Amino acid sequence: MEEKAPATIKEFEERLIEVSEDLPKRLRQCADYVAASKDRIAVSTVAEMAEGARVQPSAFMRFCRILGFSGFSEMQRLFRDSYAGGWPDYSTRLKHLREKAEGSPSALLAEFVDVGRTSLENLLKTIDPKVLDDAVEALAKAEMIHIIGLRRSFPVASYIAYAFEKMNVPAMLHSGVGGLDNHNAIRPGDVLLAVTFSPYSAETVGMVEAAGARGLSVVALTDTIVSPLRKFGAITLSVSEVDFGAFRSLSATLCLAIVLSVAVGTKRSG
Amino acid sequence: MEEKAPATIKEFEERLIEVSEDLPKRLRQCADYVAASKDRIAVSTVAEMAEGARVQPSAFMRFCRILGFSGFSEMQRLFRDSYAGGWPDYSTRLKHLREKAEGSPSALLAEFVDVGRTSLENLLKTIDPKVLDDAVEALAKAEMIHIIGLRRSFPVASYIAYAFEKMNVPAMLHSGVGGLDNHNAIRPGDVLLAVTFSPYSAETVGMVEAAGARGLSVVALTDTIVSPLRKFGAITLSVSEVDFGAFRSLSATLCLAIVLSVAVGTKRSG
DNA sequence: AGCAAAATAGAACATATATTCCAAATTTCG
DNA sequence: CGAAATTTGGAATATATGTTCTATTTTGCT
Repeated sequence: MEEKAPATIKEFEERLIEVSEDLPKRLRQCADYVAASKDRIAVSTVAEMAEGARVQPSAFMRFCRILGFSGFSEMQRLFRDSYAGGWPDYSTRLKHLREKAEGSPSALLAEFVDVGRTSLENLLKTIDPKVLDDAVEALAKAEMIHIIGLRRSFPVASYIAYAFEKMNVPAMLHSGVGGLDNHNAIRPGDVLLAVTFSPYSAETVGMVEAAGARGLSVVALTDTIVSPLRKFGAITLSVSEVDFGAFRSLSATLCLAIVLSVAVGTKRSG
Repeated sequence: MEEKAPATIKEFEERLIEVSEDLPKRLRQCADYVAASKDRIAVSTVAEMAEGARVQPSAFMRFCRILGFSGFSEMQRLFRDSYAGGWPDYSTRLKHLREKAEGSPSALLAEFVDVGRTSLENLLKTIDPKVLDDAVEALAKAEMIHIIGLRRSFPVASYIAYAFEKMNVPAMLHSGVGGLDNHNAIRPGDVLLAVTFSPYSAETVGMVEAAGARGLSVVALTDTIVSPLRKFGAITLSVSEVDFGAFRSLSATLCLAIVLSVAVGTKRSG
């Protein structure tokens, strides 16, 4: 190996980027895995790293040399040594960031991370397993799933649409592009999955009402239990998200969206 | 061995305190050293730990057993697994859940909540405040912000677009609806904000390349540091998120997106 | 002080882990 | 299409590391 070994984590990263431009398949897998989980290097064996990268240990070995190390051990030493002092645990780091970096983007990040975490925690506490089951059941039986979610809910709706697509679940995203709302596409046997939050958008509510009137099942992803969607007989999954300023961290909502998607997807194919 | 091994760091600490009351000299040294540098356990050999405690390896060995472990290896495993909040192998755990279908939706939910929480925690650790500042700075100075993010990244892109809109930041979401890609809308003084993940979509990469070639600033929200966007000189914010197959828990990514939006929004109006 | 019990050091042994090597598969290039 | 070069998988080997054993020392007790 021509190059000499990186002496710091920074050098390591630079070398990793520099090298990973053109790399054969297996070695690329190594590069990707390492990039994604550098922190595992210090505490893993080659075998474990190789498994993580879905590669033979010998391949991972070769990868270490390309980076300039004599072998895995030498590379690992770099990470073990610089581990010194250890990573402060989450709570201290958070506090530190908040105090020290007041007003800076990093401080904001600390706040939002914290908000997101508590939201997720709450989600687990507030979701009723029975209702979740019902929702999955209903969606799994649908001929076709119609998804609606506008404005702030649109990211969630589009995520669900993407996931369904990937899992071959017939679904249609009603985005309202061009002011068209293809109400007619909704047919008996279909199910409507509506996502909406606090200033509940009229289109969404209208769509739920229409679907309810025609006797279709409706699954609603919304905040609080007093959401207007409830009165139309929808299966209502409520997520209470911690607000920070005017901005809603969608962590919990998106988490629930993924769960719904995956659960429905597997139930259908199983 | 009367007692059985501690299963968590907390249990470990309790046991350590409980035991260290009356201990022969050498073993006391072990206890003291371990108490002072628990974090070294994960990345050291018995020999190193023994040396640190000024004790023979065999003595340290005995110490491990007194704590209830079968040996040093078992004790080390505890620390290695829980290291850095430990990214246990979520992808395989989730795959099992999915395959066995034994996972009720609630079980899935619990997993994803956990995944989301660690992702967020990790985000806080890996984001470089300097780079975040640079990104905010660049975006705040832009005449107009062009946002691109397709497929799995689309929810994130659309969320950012929504937030900018709400904060009166001039921004344009390039969604590629109808196969149109309004390259010509991008003008000098504008900034491109690109969001893309692992199977990096060609359109996004192309757009970044074009913008870079014209000398425009580019901010990239991507995974791992080896993302192809890096080579075009983009300010790269990398988020490592657990994903398997089509499913990426976007918690961390969205969190970062909100932070960016809010920081840019306030900087502009301030 | 003298004896028994406990503790210790260090070497011997066992095991886990890294590393190397080479034949087979794949890709590249003429 | 075929030869050369590269890349890969897997078994073989070397090394580092954990673990156990026992003679020796220290401690505690009467």
